[in-house]
Amino acid sequence: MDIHQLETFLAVAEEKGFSRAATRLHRTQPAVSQVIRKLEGDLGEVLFERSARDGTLTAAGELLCDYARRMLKLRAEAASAMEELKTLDRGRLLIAANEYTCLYLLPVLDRFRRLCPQIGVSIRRSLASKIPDDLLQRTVEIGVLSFHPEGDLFKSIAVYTDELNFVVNAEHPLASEKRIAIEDLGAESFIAHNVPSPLRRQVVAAFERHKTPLNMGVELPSLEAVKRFVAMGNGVALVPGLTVERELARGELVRVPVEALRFERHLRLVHRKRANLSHAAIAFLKVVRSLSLERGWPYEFRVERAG
Amino acid sequence: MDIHQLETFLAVAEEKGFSRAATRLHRTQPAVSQVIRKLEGDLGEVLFERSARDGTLTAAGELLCDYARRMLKLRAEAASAMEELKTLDRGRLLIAANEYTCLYLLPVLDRFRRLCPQIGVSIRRSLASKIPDDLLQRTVEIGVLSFHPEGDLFKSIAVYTDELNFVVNAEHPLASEKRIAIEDLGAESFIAHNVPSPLRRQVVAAFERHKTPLNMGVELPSLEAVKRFVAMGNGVALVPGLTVERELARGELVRVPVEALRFERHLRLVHRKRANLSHAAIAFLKVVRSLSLERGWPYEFRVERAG
DNA sequence: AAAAACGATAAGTAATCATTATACTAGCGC
DNA sequence: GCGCTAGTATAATGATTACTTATCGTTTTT
Repeated sequence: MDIHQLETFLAVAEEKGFSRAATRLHRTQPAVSQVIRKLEGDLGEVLFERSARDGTLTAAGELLCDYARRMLKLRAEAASAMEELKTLDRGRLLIAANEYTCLYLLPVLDRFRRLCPQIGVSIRRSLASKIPDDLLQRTVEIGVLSFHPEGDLFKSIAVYTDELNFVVNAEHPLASEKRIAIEDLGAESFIAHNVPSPLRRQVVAAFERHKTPLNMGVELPSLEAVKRFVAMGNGVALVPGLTVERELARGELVRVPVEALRFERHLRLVHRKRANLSHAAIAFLKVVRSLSLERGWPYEFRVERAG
Repeated sequence: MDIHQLETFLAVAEEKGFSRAATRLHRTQPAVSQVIRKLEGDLGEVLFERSARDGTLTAAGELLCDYARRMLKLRAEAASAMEELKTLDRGRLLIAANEYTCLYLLPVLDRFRRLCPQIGVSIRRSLASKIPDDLLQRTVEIGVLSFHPEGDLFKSIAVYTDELNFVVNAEHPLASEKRIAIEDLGAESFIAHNVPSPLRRQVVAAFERHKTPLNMGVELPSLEAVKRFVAMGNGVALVPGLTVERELARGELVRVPVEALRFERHLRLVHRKRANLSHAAIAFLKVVRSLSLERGWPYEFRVERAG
C-alpha cells in the first residue's frame, strides 16, 4: 500500500470511474486498472463494485477511502511544512552567546524578528569556552564569540568591534580626570568578572608590562553585578563597552581613558564549517550582514586566527 | 515523497546510520543512499548531517521525521483496519426487511451478534416491493423477501416457511370450532393489512374460487394494529404465523384452521447476484445456514421463480 | 600511518510502471 | 435478438525506476 496506489484509488473513488480517474491523473485507463488490481491484491479485498461500472466502493473501499484521504492530506501537510522552511514561514534558530555577547545580538534580533516573525529564535546562554562544543554537538547553529575557535572545523565572521571601558563611579576621584596612565591605578581596587577569558589574560599582562600591581578587590560572577557594585562607589572596573552604554549615558558610571588599557574585542559569529545551515540561519546571517554594512560595523571572514 | 522513501528515511533516522538502516530494511547501503538522495532532491532540503556520519538529522529532517512517523502509523492503521474486516472485528451489515419479515431475523441476529459482536448490524425497514431496488442501489447488502425478485440480477435462498394463520379473539364464536370451511366466513368482517402483496392477491382469489364474499371490514397500516384490533374482539384476520406466536401462546388470539386458507410463505434472503458480499454478510449467511440446519428450517437456493 | 567504518558514486541488472492494442461485458436502441 | 457504445480487463512491449555489485573518498580508530 503506497501513496501512489492510494492516490489512484482516491481518484477512481472521487471521479467515480477508472477512465475518468485516468484522465485526471494524466494516465491511461489500463494503468489505473493495474494499480487498483495490485492494491486489491495486496490488501486481499475488492475495493470497487465491478459489476456496476460506476466506481462504487465496496465496504472495504469505503473504509480505505477514509484512510487514503487522511494519508494524502498528511503528505500535503508535510510537503507544505518543508516548503515553509524555505520561505521562512516556519523554523527555529538556536544561537549560543554569553552574558555579554548576547547584547550585541539584540539589534540584529530586533530586525530579524521583524523580517521573519515566524521563525522562533532562542539564544542559549553558554560560556564562551563551551560554545565550540555546542556547535559541534549541534545543540546550536550559530555561536557568538570574541575569537575564532581552534581547529579548522569552524567558520567565523567578525561582525562587531567592542572596546573595553575603564569605568568608575561619578563621585570617584578619578572620574574627573580626562586621561590617566596605567601606573596611576596601582592603588585602585579592581572589581572583576570572574570568568576566564583571553581578554582577562591580556589585562593582567598589561599591568605586568607596566610593572603596576593589579589589586583584585572583588570578583563577581556577572557583569551586571560588577557594574552595580562599581556604581555604588566601590573600586574600578574594566568592562566591555556594549555592557555599559546605558550607565554611561545616565551618568551612573563614568568612563576614563587609560591608554595602556585600550583593548578591542572583535565579536564573531561562528558556525561549523561544513554545516548545512538552516534557511533560518542563512536569513539571520543575511540580516547581520546588512546591519553591519549599514552601521559601518566590521564584516570580515576570519581576519584573526584561533587563540 | 512516497511511503517507501519515508520508510527508508525513518529507518536511517532511527538506526542512526545508512548502513544500519540498510540492514534493517534488508537492502544494501547504496540503495538507502539513493533513496535518501532522491528524497532530498524532491524536497529540496538536506535531511541528514553528512559531515557527522552518525545519522544526525537537520532541522528539515527533524520536521519530516515527525510527519513520516505519522504517515507510517496511519498506513499501519489502515492495513489493520482492512485486516479487521476479514477477521470480523470491524464492519457493518445493512439488511432490508419489512415489518413482518424482520421477525424472522431476530433469532438469526441473536446468534450473529454473539458470534460477531464487533459487526454493527442495521435492519432497514422497507416495503417488500422496494427491496430489490435497495439491493441494486447498494443501500443494503441483503434483503428479506417472501419471493425471488424479477430479473436475473439476484440470488436468493429460501430460509424459512411461515404459515398464514386465521385468528380470532378468544370470545369469538368461531374460537371454539376445531375446523371450519371458507364458506363459513362470508359473514365475518375481515381486518386486513393494507399493503399490497402476492399473498393478499392469493387470499382474494381463494375466496372468489369458493364463491364466498370477502367482507373487508377494516384495513390497517400495521400488523400490530391488525392483531390488537382483532384481540379487542373486532372481526377476524389472516396473519403470518411469525407475528402471532406470542398472542396465541397467551390466548389473546385463537387460531382456527381453515383448509382453503392454508397458505405458506417462503422467506428468502436475497442479494445481488454479482455482489461482492462483505465478510460480515458472508458470516451472516453462514449463521443463517447453520440455524436453518439446526432447526430444520428450509435452506434452498432459488427453488421458486420470480412473481 | 594503516586499518576500519561509513557513505557516495557508477554501471549493470532486475523489477515496476505506463503505454498501445485488443478483448470483454453491460446497457441501450432498433 | 443484434449490433452499438461506454467502460473496464488483459497482454505484450517499452520506458522508468529501483536494487545490486564494485569501487572510491572521508573520517575515525588503533
